[in-house]
Amino acid sequence: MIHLTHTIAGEVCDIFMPERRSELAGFDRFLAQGDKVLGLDSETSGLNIYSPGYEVRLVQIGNGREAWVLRVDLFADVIVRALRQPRMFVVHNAAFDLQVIDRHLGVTLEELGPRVFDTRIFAHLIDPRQEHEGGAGLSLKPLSAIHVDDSAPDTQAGLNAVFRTIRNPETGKLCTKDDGWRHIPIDHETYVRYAGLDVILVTRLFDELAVIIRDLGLNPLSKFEHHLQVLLAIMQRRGVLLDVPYIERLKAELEADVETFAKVAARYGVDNVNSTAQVSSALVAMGETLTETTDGGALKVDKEVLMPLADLDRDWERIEARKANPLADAVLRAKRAGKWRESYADAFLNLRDSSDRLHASIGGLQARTARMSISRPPLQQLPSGDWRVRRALVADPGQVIIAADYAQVEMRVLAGLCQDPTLVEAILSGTDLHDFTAARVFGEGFTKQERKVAKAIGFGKVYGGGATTVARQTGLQPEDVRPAMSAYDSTFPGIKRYGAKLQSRAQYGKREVVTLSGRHLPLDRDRLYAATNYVVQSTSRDLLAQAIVDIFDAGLGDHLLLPVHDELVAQAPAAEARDVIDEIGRLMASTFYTIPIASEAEVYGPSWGHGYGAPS
DNA sequence: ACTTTCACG
DNA sequence: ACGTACGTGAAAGTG
Repeated sequence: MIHLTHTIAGEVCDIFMPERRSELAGFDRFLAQGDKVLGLDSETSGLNIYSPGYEVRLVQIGNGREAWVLRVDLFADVIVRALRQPRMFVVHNAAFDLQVIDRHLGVTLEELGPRVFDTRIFAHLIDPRQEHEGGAGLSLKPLSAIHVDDSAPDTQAGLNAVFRTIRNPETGKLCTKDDGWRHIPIDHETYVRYAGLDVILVTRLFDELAVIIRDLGLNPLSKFEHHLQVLLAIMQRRGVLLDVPYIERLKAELEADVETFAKVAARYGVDNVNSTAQVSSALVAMGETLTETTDGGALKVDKEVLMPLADLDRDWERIEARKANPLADAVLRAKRAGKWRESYADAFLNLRDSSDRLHASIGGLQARTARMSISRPPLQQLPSGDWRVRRALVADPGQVIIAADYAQVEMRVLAGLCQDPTLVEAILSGTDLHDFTAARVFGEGFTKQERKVAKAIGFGKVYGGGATTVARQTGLQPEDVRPAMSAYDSTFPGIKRYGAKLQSRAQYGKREVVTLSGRHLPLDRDRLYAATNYVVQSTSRDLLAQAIVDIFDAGLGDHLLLPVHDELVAQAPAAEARDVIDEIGRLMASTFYTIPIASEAEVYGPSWGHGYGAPS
């Protein structure tokens, strides 16, 4: 038995790590003492739960002053028995550990998920901001420092330091935060100590945060978010099937593109297209004038700058406005192909499981506005103007990809919230909103270009933008956009008034806005104008979240694959695909303060790319 | 570690 | 008084 002690908030805590069965009596006594909620954590070989060779090494169970660090290689049965006891557990970022335990110990999400409190959810509901945004942060260390003991060690950072002293037997090199988890000796004192501390800290954090949540009246929202996390974890566990032979071909195609265009760039003295310094100086040497600068003061050579130099519009079509700069063109094409290969094709292949499924991590309660995000790989950010990357994700055999997305959900949510009579009437009348706006702003005989401006202003208003950004979006001058923006304000005065109301409340009360769901959204002192956007974005997210819960309640959860902000991607057997997606679309639809929130349902075909023009 | 860029809604 | 585009994840270069 390894026995360590550590003082947390002035109390001496015990960390026990049994090494043989005869040493488990103390653990049995610990379980029998009747704590209502126990801390739970696991230590694994890495982040990619579903990759081949992945293992869970330790499971820790404890309370506020005692931790039991259990080796999975010796005591898996004991751990499973403890987890199956009818009691609650508290985990920090439970979606991760629950999937580890489901996949590698066989205690399912369905069994354990409903019995878990997640301190990360509590923390997000209290203050969703990361540390660098001026918030409390969402990881265990900063939260424990605030609520439990500011001298408690940063167990993640502390272990990273230890990893750098340990040699990876496969490569012979010193470990990093990526491979240290796999190679650190399982009885290394720091590893055992920090493993134990994490459950002690999470239990104490729970005691503190649960009271705050209750006092803020957030118990119902917390319950909803906990339920949602389990459903999203079920989606992640299912994953999405990959078409591996297709990805290999795509990868080769993209590599060939990179090579071709890198060669062209090299002719102009740029031997690395990703070096902004090389690109900008070569362009200047060719006689181009670069005016925009980055925050760091360097000459800007991003897509927005390079496209006009290459005489290309946003759809990569020739504008015929000037002689295309061949270097700008080559850099754009080489970088795009390189990004698609690295971030998508390679990522798909590297992150898949042994059955060629991709289990991207779904963060259910992520952004400041609670928006969801998907990482490893970022499936919410695949190119949408070209089908080739999305074509890599396919439905299971015999099934097809289906999807339903909300139509103009943010404008509709804004209309419901601000109740501007003209905006409400426009939406209820069923005419195209941007047509309606263009007619009001420019007159009935508006042009196509004017409709585009009207649309850009609508977006600009939701985001809190001004004439400069709308001008940049539309390619017009700010002075040409300004009159249209005033006309927009006179047409929909309620939008501006609603924003002003939110801002003045935030200015004279607590610097935050509170949504209908009770979510507290803190505002930055010098960006109060973001209030409208936060409420709109957050409320739209809550609508999608509710839809996911409703779809599971209706028994259709097994079809869902991914949430994409205003859209749900799913799959169903070909014969019933139409019915399934229509029903999902109906479950997504709702009425929000008299405003219909409708969705459009579509059957894509064998791959996700088939919704974006992939040939059958 | 920070900056720059680029992919999405 | 005025105006401010919102929210993400990830790779590569740079120092």
